Amino acid sequence: MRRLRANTQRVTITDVGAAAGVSPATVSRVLNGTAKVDAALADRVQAAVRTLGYRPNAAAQGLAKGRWGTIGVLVPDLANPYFPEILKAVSAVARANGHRVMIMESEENPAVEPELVADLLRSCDGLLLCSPRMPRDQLVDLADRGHPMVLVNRIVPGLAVPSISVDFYGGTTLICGHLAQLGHRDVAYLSGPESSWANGERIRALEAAAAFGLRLTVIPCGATAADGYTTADQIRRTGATAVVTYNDLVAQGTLSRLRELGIDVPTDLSVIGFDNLSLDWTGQATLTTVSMPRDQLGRQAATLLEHLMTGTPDTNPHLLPMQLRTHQTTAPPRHPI
Amino acid sequence: MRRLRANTQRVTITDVGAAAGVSPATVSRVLNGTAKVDAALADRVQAAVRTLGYRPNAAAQGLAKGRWGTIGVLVPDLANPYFPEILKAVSAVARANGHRVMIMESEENPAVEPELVADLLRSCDGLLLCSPRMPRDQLVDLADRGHPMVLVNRIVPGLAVPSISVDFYGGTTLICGHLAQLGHRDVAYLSGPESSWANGERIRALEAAAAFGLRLTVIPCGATAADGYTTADQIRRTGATAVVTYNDLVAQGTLSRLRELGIDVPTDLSVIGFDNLSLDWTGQATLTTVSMPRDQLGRQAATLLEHLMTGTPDTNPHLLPMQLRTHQTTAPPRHPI
DNA sequence: CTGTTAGCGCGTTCAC
DNA sequence: GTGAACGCGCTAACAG
Repeated sequence: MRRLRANTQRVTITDVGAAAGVSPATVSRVLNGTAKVDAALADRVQAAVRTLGYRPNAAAQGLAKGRWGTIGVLVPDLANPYFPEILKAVSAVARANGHRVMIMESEENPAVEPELVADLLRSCDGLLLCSPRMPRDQLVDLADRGHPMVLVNRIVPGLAVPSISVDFYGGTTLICGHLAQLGHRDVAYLSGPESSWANGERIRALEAAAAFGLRLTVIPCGATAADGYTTADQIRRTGATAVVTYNDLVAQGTLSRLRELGIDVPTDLSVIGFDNLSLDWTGQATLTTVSMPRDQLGRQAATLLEHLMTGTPDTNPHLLPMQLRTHQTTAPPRHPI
Repeated sequence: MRRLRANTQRVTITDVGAAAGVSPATVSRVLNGTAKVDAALADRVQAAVRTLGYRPNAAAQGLAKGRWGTIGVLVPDLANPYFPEILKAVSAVARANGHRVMIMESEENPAVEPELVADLLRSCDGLLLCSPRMPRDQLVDLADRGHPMVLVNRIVPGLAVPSISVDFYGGTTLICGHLAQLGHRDVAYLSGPESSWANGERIRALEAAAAFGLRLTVIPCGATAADGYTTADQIRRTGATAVVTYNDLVAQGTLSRLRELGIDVPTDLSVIGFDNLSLDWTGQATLTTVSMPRDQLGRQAATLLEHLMTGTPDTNPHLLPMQLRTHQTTAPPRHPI
């Protein structure tokens, strides 16, 4: 046999077979429990595996089995404190099921999502799409091609793909109720990414709250603390007595700028966040917000994917409830009506 | 040809070749730019690729080339706010070099690290080991087997492996200088994981500060806010007027408990963190700490690995400087000597 | 410049 | 129960 190129693999299944005095096929059988093997042989194989430090080559295995043993995860922003906990849960579930995890981030740029997804599909058995902003058509297209995938924090009506999300609508309704009961009538919403489904849900709920007498002004903003900081200046002229932000990061930025502007929270203005990102350990969890069960979200999402990949799809959309966390940034308006 | 099992791959290089009326080899050549190909043929290939939506199978490519196009990253805890930013930077660099990123976490359990590393090596071209607590021997062993890897936040003397770390020693010295100048003489250190090299560096520097008259008490603690919370009770009886924590998370937990105990910071006790995890956007970045350039750390680490994999190793240990961030948790001791 | 051929390491069918 | 042979999809050497 010619040795054309540098052999990247240190020890192969053939080496193990040779060392144990059996054929490669038998080694494979022992390692995968595919068929009954004589106990004595099996022992010799195990010994050889240990001695040589043999590890099956994942690429070769993948090629032969048509499976990679890997799941892919796409997130918009790794640095968003929103995701690490989710990834942690996903990682744990995946590992428990014998899967490795490949992670990519779109850097909040929806345009690159298709490319990243395609790239993930080249080496993954299934996909976890977190908050994808991809147009509905493309998602449908992906699903049609039969790629196992689970949608996280996006529900696409009429698409038979397992989906799980936090109940943003319900969470926003909790916020509205809280504000209404405090006596607020005019609220501003610092809106997140336009194309985000989760942002749309928040807005839907805020608009529905008109029934309770809440007047709404939507201010395009963004998803980061910096966005919240720069947009804060526009709040005052809306006449709002309370401001709801896309998430807690935006709220933090807003609070920071409000302080600079000399606007007191909550006396002059109530501020309410979204996601419960604030550290409870600061001993000063000041921001009123709604909490999101991130750990659960990650765990259940990964579980849905594992089920899907073993042929037990569950395409019912799952909705995780949020909870109101009342703290020091909300109070009755200065001049309640 | 027999079709033994379900064909997982929708469209192969052979399909593309057939559609374009060329051999698979030519398709490969066009896609990889391996050799000159007639322009007309190349166009037909490109067209076929687009039409069929062809994507090379990563496993097959990896097997044939002996490369996976993937780098592996091992971190102790994904949920630690310390890592997301690092991962983000790593991910960006890797992608820019045409590599995918596989991430595993040891859940702060050093015992599983070898297993995880072995698992990563089955499908990665190179490894980024973040804060590995692995015994020196095992690291040496890994290195000896010729696996490309870079050590992040751990320097192993005498090991010719590219390494990059924050200058914990220098950062701690900054802290000591700050405390000494404020007039502190007795400091307690809430220690991180025993086996952590970074923790050892902090202690080394704290001990060296004895030369400036600082008396040190080391209290075993941990790396989380919860650890800081439970350990805070032990500070008082050391007689320390200032406490240095393993990181900002621990500091937050400590602050929270101190407040409950009625110990005022910084009047009764100065508290100083490590890592600059506090969000600057809270508008109340109260914790005095030293900052760590996480983005730079991730970027340079990934770059070192890319260089290593292309055969340009740089085994000089790199040390990134920290900077003192003075805020509201440090002040002169109540009874300066 | 292009098609044919072999082999990457493994799982698996088929004979023994 | 076990080994030999083949193919997964792709790239690299070879021949034309």
